[in-house]
Amino acid sequence: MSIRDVATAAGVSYQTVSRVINNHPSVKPSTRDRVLAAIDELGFRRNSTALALASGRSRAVTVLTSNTTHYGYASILQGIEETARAAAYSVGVGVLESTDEADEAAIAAQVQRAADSGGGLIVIAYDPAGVRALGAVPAELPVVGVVETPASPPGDDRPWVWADDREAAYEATRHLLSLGHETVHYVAIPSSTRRTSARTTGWQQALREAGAPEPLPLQGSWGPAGGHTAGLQLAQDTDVTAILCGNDDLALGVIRALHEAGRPVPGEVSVAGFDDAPHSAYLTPSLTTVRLDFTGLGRSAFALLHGALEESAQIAPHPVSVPELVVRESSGPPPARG
Amino acid sequence: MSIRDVATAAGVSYQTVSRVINNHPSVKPSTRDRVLAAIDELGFRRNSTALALASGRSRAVTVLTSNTTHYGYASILQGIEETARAAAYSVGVGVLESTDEADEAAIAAQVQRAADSGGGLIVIAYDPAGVRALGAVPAELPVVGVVETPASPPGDDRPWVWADDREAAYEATRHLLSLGHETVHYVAIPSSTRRTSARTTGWQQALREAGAPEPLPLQGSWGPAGGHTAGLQLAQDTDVTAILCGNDDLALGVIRALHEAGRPVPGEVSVAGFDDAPHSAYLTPSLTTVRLDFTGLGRSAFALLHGALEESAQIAPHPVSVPELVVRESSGPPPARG
DNA sequence: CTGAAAGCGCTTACAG
DNA sequence: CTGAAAGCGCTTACAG
Repeated sequence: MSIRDVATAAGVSYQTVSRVINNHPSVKPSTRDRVLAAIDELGFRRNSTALALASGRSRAVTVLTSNTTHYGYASILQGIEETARAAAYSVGVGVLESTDEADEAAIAAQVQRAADSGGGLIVIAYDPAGVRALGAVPAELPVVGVVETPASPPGDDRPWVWADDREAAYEATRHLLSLGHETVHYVAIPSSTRRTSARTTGWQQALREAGAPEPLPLQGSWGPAGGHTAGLQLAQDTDVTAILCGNDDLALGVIRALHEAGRPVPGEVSVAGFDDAPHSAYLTPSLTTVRLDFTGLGRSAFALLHGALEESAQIAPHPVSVPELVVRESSGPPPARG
Repeated sequence: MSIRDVATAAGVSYQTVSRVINNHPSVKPSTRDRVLAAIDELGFRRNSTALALASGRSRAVTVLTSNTTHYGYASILQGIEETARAAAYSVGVGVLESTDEADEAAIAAQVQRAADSGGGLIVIAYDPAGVRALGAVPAELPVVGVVETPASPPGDDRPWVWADDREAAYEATRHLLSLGHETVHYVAIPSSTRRTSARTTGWQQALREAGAPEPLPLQGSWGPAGGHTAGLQLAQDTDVTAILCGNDDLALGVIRALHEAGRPVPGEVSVAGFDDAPHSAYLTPSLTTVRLDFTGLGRSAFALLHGALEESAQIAPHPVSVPELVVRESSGPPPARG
């Protein structure tokens, strides 16, 4: 079942069939109708592999990401898939195993694989593996990075997309300070341990402006286990009354640790997270957190890539989705001084 | 940069280059070395699109799934990607929007898209949208379904993969009964509302064997919101002392609802979930649940598909991963009778 | 062991 | 408006 079969059935040459399926203007309406009828009758579907080979354009996007079981990552992927589908693009995924020491070779191999499969690339670069992958992309390959707020405004040649998580961390920290806490501690997601990390920067800025003590950030992992470890440590220090966490899972682990240490939330310690995962509103206590529009980020990332890949597609401006602080039960005033 | 450039550089015909990159035996070692050297020097990488078109095999798998932000779905995808990568397959994803009334046309379109992209197909069919997609796959397309435990053992021609969730539901229910509860209520995930649903069946079987009353299952959604609604309803009935939920998110919503209704868990009501999501161990109370090996399921699904796609790959037997009951704080004996 | 031909299903100029 | 040619980068028989 090829273009030639359709041509035979319609009594035209196969080039004419090609014109019809490509909406080429110069085809006599009656001819077009005959061809369309034949396509319909035979159930013809154009072979996308041949299309890609002949045209050099593949209408494909590969998403490179770490562990997709994290809510934010999965939501971004969902947003990309949704927009990509609407644009008739196929979406592939490559997982960057986030081993403790991210394997350079494995990351390079994943980037290569993505390049081989043609089309464009979107890299979710919230973590070290993603950041390295983004750095390993060859110059000629169209790529969009989903990143933390950059330290300095990137040039227009930097196809990046981000939520303003520096501002978000700033707001969340100010919220906790406004409740009367002397300072706010921070349990970081992996990439945030660098001084340039957006969330860390926003948190520090809020502390500095308030003249509050600036404790060192604690290193967390991505999951609740890391939060639990950090939480047990922070629970030892009775001066700690407010903790901001790099994501909701971390916050969950911290709250659990505080519970085990006999320090009630928010009675003795306030905790806030990042992401607003679906379950965060249903925890007890429900979690104060910052809602990030991950799906929107995914959509923006694809739109930007689409613009780079096809002239006809409009090039979106640097899209910045606005995070929103959601105050729930896990944050409150500090305990009365003893 | 093509096979011809390599041929020129190595001083051979391009067919010989083809033989070398395909590990064809009949190539003189010295020739092979020259070709390999040229490949290395030029940084040649074989064009996978041309390979697919010429050979008719695409080394690609498309995963059709509903909302990938759910832990189980994302884990299955992760397992597939891992094994697929090892086999040098690319993995594509298509999301089945799980609107209230799953749109037949949209589902059919996604199946078509997957078919067009060549290679094989894996459908995650835990929910109505997935089940329909699996049913809409044309006979000639190689497909593997990740499904709930089938009602009756399928023939070997049914390329299905599942965890034994009927048995798992049975065990979880028995656990709750063994603690002294008179009966166990069930909050179902969407697909489980059919009489044939594996989890529902396992739950009912345990009740029947124990001679316990068999309440009607409650309809939940996939997320905590559905659990919350169901939980508020169940909280009204003080006879309810044990609730099994179709997944951990549902359980989380139920626990929250019970909390709001002033019915402590596990003091007055015991709750158990399904999945063992990463955060479930860190909830307060930590969640009794059934751990399902989703990643393993994904791996098995790909192995089965790989076997169907390539004769050389070994065909795995029907792989059944064994779920494991994890008892934590959310389940305990019923309150003493008044 | 290696080369020359035909073809996978399309598109892109080139003719008319 | 429509057809005939060449080619995308490979593989698969067919020759020798």
